[in-house]
Amino acid sequence: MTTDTSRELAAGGPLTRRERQRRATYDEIVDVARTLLRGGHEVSIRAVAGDMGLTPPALYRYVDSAAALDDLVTQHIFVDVVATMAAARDVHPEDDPAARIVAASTAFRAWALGNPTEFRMVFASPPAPGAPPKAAHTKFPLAADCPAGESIFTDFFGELFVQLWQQRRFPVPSRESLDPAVVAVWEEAGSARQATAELFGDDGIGVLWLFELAWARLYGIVTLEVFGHVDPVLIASGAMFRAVILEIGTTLGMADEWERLRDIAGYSG
Amino acid sequence: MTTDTSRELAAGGPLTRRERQRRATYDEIVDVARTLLRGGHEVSIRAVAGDMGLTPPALYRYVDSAAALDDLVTQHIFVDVVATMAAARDVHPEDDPAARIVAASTAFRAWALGNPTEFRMVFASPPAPGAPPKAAHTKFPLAADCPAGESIFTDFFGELFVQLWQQRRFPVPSRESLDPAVVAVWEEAGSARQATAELFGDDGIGVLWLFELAWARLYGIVTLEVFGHVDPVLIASGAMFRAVILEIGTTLGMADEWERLRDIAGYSG
DNA sequence: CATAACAGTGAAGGGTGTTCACGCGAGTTG
DNA sequence: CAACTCGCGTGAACACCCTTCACTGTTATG
Repeated sequence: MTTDTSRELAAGGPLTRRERQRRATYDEIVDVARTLLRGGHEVSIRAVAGDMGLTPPALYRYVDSAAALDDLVTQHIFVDVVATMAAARDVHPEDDPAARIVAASTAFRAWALGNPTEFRMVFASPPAPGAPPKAAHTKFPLAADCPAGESIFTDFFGELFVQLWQQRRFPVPSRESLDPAVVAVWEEAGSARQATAELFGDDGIGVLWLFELAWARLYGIVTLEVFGHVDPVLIASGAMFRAVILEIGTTLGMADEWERLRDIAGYSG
Repeated sequence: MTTDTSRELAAGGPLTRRERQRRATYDEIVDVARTLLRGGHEVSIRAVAGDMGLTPPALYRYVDSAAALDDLVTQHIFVDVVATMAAARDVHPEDDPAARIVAASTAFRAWALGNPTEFRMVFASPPAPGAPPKAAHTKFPLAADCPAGESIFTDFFGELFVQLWQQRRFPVPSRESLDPAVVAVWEEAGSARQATAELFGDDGIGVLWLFELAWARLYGIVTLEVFGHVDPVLIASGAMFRAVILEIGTTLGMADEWERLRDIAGYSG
């Protein structure tokens, strides 16, 4: 159907000439936008269009609105930071999840400190009242459906966390010792509950809970440092970050290896 | 000098008529701006001027720029949130610093969740490259000079923290057990070091360090919740916040009183 | 080849920050 | 009291922003 002449290079993929062009334009949009962002400028339709040699209305062929532009950039930032973390993770062997998770966390912090504006845009964006909740934490290990947005980030850490637990079986709080409200959350979570239960048995809730706590600590220290609410020297030295990583690691049964892990977390003394 | 007629009401203060008028206008500016903010609108020079029945250029008699307007509002937000926390603190007697600090922390969280836009503006603002560092944590207990900006916030918690320690003398890490980089930070801090040493003796550094860690945890969980990077139900139930408060409290020697403090932290089960 | 889809333009309407020249009037001064 | 300064406010204007619309040229398709 609709096949005639210019379909030669369809061997590689179902990409018509126009589609390739369009995709390239999208890439350039994101590229220009992130360059602006890193340069401290605002990401505006006009600025991006201008840097591309286009008039502003032209961008509306690719993007519905300025907010959609932000979303587009946000998506790419997510995959970018995940890629950065994955690279740091992969310098350590697969049978060493402790090193891998510490390396990834450290890379996350380094990226955040190096790209504060992008970090703020992605991780400290307003609650968007009425919008679908950002957190995809309920579908924990690997999202069944949409791999978009924040979930690719959550999944990254979730996978690492699971591997760590499967190797070390660090103690997790029992269902009874948990705040009843917490238990209720995952009891009612429907599909998520089943997936979790299958993976971790009775410890499921405890594992999920520790994951949330660990994530809270990591997010907290990184946000604190990025926004400069702590002594700059403490940031530069990385002492505070290492201390938090040590806390997390202790909770997750990595305390005995602290000297090794501390080096991975970037000890510079 | 320059004294003649209109100096009658100078008894109450050195406020000339014009000065009072001017001050009232400032108050109205802040008032209108915060009303806009709470209503979900942007704080713009034009909008504020419009709501006051003025033309935009008129506002430049009071404010240097839109950024300065933001700063002005930010200042008032700081004193506002501190006042809110102080009110929560003061329902508990002075000889119960544990209850007071938990109540204040809980009020801080509640305020943040209720005013996310203001929170983002004040506590998750970009690092402002080149600007003076926001954190006044070095001058810990009570700032000697400028009581402006974030320091009034830090001082509030600092004072509470000091009282807690003076009552309980919870164990603090020794100078030797601390990351050398941390020790170096406060060793070189000059004036701050002396003030701290006088107050806490040899434990000074350890106390400061625990304060920073506690602040990091509180800031982290509140930011996490405000920006929705965690399950909404976990936020609504307050379970996560209580868990973090428990962590902090355990570090600060309040674990034995957890049941009492948990209620203060707003248990709703 | 004719036609429909696409990409891009210019104009226009609405929002914002900011500067400038100007005027009005209250406060100050001779 | 007259004159004057100075604070306060206005209107016009420039620059930047988002967005929509009608319109055109190019490109791919049938």
